[in-house]
Amino acid sequence: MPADKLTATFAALADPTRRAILGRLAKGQSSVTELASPFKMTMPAISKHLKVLEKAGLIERGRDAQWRPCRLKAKPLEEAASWIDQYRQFWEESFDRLDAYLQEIQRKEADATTAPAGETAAAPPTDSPEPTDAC
Amino acid sequence: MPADKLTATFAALADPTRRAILGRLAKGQSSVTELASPFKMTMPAISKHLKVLEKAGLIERGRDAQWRPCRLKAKPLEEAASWIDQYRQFWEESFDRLDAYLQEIQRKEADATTAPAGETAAAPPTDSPEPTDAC
DNA sequence: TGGTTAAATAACCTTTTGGTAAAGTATCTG
DNA sequence: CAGATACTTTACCAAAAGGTTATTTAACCA
Repeated sequence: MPADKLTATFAALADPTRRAILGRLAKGQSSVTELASPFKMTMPAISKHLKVLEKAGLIERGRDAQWRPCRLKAKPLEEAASWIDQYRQFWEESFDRLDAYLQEIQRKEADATTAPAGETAAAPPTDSPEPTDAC
Repeated sequence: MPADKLTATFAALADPTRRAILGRLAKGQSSVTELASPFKMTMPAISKHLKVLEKAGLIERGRDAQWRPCRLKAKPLEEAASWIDQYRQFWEESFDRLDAYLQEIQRKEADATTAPAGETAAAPPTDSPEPTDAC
């Protein structure tokens, strides 16, 4: 039971069975038995997966006689998507080269300010020393 | 050690410490000691987190004397982002209402074909009965 | 050489996770 | 009412995750 939503969302997605269940629910709501049918695991196992998805807010369960129809609730995926999107620049083409270039520049400037030329001494290979608390 | 990349990526992201480490690395490469400094946990714990990130392909570790500078490798996030993006339509505004409308239509049509009026009998509340193997 | 720093590894512990089988709970059906 | 159907809940288990302390490895420094 992870405290923050982002952790719960990513944890829920970190299982192929649960991702497949979401994939199925994207085509429309479904009963638990039907959700379980593609897998070679028992109903209680599926029930647990559904509970994980429900706690993460990724599905909602209704009641219809003996059935508990599940519906997709994709809202938490929005937050996950925007978290990941922070890093888009880092995977988009040419960035690796640009990054390498910028870091090379930065290293040279650091060398120039701490010592006019050559290696100075033992120092950790760091570009920005301030610690972060952001996630 | 999850088999598929997507599972490894989401599992790696399902921890606030690891997400914070990635956040730090987005500002530039860093030594392990420095990465550990914002947290109240021991170095071996950080070492383990870094191993998880490395196995997921989210960081790369170099060598510089005693230091093992870590660099961000965001490529796996691309795959994660596009997986999530499949569901964008489900969280974007108005979709819930549109979905509700479409499913209402569908329900009425089903009722119309199986029985001219009223509830027919016990039948699972399903919109599309074919099981899926997609993730 | 010996000491210090950076980091990984080993051994260990506790909690969580993912699965099972078996029993319990509703709800429909005959 | 007595089944049957659709789940859920309750133990229970093995393995993985997340943390610790203590030890080891490697490189620098005096």
